[in-house]
Amino acid sequence: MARKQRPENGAVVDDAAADVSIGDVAARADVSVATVSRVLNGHANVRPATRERVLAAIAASGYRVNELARNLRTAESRLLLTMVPDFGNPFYAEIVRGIDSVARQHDYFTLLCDTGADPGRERNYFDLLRRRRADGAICLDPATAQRAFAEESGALPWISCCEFDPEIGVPYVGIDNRRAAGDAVRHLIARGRRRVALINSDTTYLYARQREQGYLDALVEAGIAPNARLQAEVGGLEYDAGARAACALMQSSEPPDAIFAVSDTLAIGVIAGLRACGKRVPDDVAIVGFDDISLAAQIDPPLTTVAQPMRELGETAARLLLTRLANAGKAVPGVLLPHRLVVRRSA
Amino acid sequence: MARKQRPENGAVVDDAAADVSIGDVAARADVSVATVSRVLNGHANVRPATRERVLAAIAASGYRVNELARNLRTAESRLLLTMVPDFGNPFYAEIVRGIDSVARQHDYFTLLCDTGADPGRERNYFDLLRRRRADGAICLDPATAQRAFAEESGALPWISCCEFDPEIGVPYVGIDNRRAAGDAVRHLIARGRRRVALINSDTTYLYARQREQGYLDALVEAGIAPNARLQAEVGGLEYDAGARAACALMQSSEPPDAIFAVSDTLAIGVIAGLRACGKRVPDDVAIVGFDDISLAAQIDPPLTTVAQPMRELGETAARLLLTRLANAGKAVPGVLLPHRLVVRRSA
DNA sequence: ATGAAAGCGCTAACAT
DNA sequence: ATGTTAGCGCTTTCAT
Repeated sequence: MARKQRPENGAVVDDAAADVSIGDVAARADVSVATVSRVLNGHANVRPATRERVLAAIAASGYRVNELARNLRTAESRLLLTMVPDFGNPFYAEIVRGIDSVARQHDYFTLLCDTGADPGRERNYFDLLRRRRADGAICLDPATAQRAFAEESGALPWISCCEFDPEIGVPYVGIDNRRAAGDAVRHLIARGRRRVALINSDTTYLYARQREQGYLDALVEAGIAPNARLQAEVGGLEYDAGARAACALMQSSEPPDAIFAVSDTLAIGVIAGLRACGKRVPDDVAIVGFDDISLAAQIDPPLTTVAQPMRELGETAARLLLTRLANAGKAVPGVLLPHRLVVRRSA
Repeated sequence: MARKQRPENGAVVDDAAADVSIGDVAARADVSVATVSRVLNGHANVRPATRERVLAAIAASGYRVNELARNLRTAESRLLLTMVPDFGNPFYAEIVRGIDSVARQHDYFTLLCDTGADPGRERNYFDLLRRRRADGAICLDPATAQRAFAEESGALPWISCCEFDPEIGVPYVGIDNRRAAGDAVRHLIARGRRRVALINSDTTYLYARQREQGYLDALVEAGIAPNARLQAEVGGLEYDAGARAACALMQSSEPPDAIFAVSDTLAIGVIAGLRACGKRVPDDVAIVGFDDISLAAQIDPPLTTVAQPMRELGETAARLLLTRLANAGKAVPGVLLPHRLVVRRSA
């Protein structure tokens, strides 16, 4: 049923847009639906006068294309699925921004799914591709989970971002985690620290294992024997996980004089935890984080950290996916982006 | 063209799901498409034996429903649009989580749009409803922008969340900002502070003006004359906006002995800025923030702040929208949720 | 309990 | 340059 929009107002549109279809516009402009479709989609073969007539009819009727119908007809949803383990984490937030910005430039929207790194939920989300709810996906979940998908969903159009295993044969974008972690720890050692601890996150993430390798590399390079009691693994990336781990580390008989945390959120928690046990940063313990989220520069002391190009990571992932979508057959390369050590006051 | 899934593997599905339609399943089960549709949608009138046959055909063919087609037919996208000014802000992130969790419970997905509080982009997003891309919307944008929409989109199904103007006649959920800000400032005054500064954000937000009112209320109640030089307005909510504003405030001839910042992100920046100019918190300047994001407890000193029930705010908004969608005609109430002052060490 | 058939609103192939 | 028409894959009357 038609209804007036703002009936008390002069600038009224005479039909409710809700009920106007392309056929109504065609009738009003006295052309066929095909012609209306042509002007809608900017095709060339329409006489200017006709185009004007159609445009006028669209404006007068308040017509809006029904994308539900268009999507069925063109067999695409124009939605990109983005699976993140925790989008409240500022690191992921910035990546998602990058993804979203290029998606939008190409008239796609982003379906953001917080999987909580739970393989069960991840699997359901992947099914969105098969049900045509999304055209492609970008996955930031643990490599272990990705490997499982790759086996059952290898043919589906998706991309790994940040967390990736080149072996599984899915296009990816990320950084060289091992080398980056090595850089962080080398910096600590160069500052004279010898008892360098590692606070790692969940090692179902490949990046966690790679950063551990980098940590070990730097130690060995410097002739320092790795000490298992200086390595902590915490479940997640929450601030207080870092705080607790730091406190625990300081209880030991030979506490560290430096800590490398595999994420800034963890490192920020570490600093809070250290303060709680009365330790000074960097005097007693030097800290290096990872990611360079915007908060890193604001805390006390400002955090030394490995900067990841988060925005570009997201943008690249989206571009990779879009090219994969455009040329279904063609192989898409894996790409590695550069990192950078940002030295502030915590180390 | 059909292709095999994991052709080297035993657990092969014989057709590529991509190409199987409901008709194929019907043929395979030797029933009509109507019957397949019935079992797909859990309708009652199907004989158990028939249902089994259909289920088997679905499993054998790897069929997945094409939601593009279903959506056109049922005339719904099952997508909820969520417009936030900045989803990287942890405050919004938690609200979005709340929205998403109830949306999902009701088989909706969330289309998250970062408007950057830009009215132009907001307007475009609203058009997604008219183009049937989304079934309803939740808007966290400035009240000024919302007022504009209300005029041209009053009939569309949408809800205000956090930021709302009861006058515009759109269902809303939020807190009593004026009273909450008053509580914050009263706390500062009770602690003996007299020169209380306000660091406010963009006053195109109604919440900003309401919190300013609450600030003024508390001052007047205590017999303190408001001082314009103690009130700063910054553009956004970024950490460093707070830092800059705090430094500026301290330059004045009569600097404040307390600062109320209208958001935690601002307050965290304020603390960083104060540290940069050599001021101690809370000794020289006491600080109260607003929101109680998870970071508030981690910084040094831990932040005293007004807690908003972010998760519930989001959940309620989604529920409101869903009921509005379910009963198109019926009016949906506005709801106010309780806030709480969380006293930590910064004030 | 099941099937036949009519569309949902659009795009695009095929006329003209 | 424009029109006619056949679907896209599904849900849902309406028959039986």
